[in-house]
Amino acid sequence: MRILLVEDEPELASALKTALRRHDMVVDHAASLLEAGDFAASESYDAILLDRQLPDGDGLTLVPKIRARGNATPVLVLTARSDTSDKVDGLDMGADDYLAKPFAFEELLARLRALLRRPANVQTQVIRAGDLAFDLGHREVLVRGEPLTLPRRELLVLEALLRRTGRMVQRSSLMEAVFGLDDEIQSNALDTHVSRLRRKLAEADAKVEINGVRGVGYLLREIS
Amino acid sequence: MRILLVEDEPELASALKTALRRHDMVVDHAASLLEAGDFAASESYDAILLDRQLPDGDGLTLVPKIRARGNATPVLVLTARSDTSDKVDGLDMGADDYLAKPFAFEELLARLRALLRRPANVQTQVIRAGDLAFDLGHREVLVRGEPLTLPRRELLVLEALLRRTGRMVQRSSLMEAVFGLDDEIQSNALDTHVSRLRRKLAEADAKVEINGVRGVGYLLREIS
DNA sequence: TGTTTCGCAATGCTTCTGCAATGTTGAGGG
DNA sequence: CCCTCAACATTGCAGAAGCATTGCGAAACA
Repeated sequence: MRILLVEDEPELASALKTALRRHDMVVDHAASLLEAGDFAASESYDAILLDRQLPDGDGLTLVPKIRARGNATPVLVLTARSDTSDKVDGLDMGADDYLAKPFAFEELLARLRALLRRPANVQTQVIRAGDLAFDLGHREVLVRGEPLTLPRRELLVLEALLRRTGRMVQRSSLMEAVFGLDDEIQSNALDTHVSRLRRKLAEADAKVEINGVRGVGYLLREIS
Repeated sequence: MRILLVEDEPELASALKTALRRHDMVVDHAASLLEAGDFAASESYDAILLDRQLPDGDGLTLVPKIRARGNATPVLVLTARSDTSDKVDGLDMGADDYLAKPFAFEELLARLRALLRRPANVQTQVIRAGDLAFDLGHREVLVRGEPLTLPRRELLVLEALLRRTGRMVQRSSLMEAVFGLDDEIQSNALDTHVSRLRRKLAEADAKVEINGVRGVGYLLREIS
């Protein structure tokens, strides 16, 4: 397991490095944002341990940078600040976990193990098709940059279809995505939502089309 | 996004459910370990929110159970206990994240989003022959990657033949695959479907051919 | 409490599908 | 070698099944 440790405080860095090594991890150490960027770009790590307070800026800014390069390495952020809004920001910027200082080393280790066990996160935050972009994080649909507001159910239909653009989505699987279990829907409610969604997509000229396939389900296609 | 919420305290459960729904998630609720096990087994979720203190035991024991069934759904554990050793146990039993009560709902959401940031594409079995690929799970036929939409009966014929590519399929066995038991078909309906299917496969240049064998049945062959 | 959204049912439309009529093929017998 | 007949192939058609669309009342939402 190769870990990139980004931490400017020499004492803590050294202690962590030693402790991680003791658990059979190979640790590279970066003391600044700049250095960390270089390391992350040139080497491939199984996880990145990232301090926020670095001499040349907020460590968190590193995350979108490496994500933009298509790098999905799990990032665990270490920080002195521990209020909720900070955590939320961190996670939403693409970090995978967040640990407030001071922390128990055992917990760091356990969280690290949980991250390493997770399958590689290659999923992009935004799904695109035709002229539309679906921002999964902010649950927002944009058509050529203009927001398109959709009701909840239609949004769910669209999301399920977009996750398999150009491929079949079974009716049953759509039903499951849109209505849970407890809803006992026995009408053509799904068809209704598809229909309304179709109209809105056409009106917004989103350059996508929803095709129904009899007896099977639906699929969303890009159109020229 | 489908979430399984396992929480016995009705008030919190209801509040969470509402809040999650407001963020476009489809939530199923289980109030006990037993119920949760059933839900997790029969349905597929994108994430599980799991309380530890349940009337019939420690929620955490659910995690190894579902993992043993090959289910890799991300699990976020909620708990009142917040000491390090508990967290370590939780994460090491296969949970993906751990959040101590009381928590800010925003943090829960952010952590959930981090967990969900992964591909939802379930792999299903695909049979190939010639230039065709039949995705059994999604009931979809692709010819060189392009979807070929077929009516239900023709799809059934194709599936039955593909399952025995290059080998004879008895007429009677095809009848059963296509019409099942209940239908009382006494015409040449099967021949009709085979014929129509042949035409479509030829039009799509699928590099497969259906040969009829007098008195026996049909077989599907790859052609150069 | 006004507004949006949702599920439902009624309606019209498209596609499917079993059937039958007609054409074609091939094996066996004369 | 050709004839015969049954089995298979193909195609048009009408009934049926499935889907699309819309308006409406009720529920959820802000």
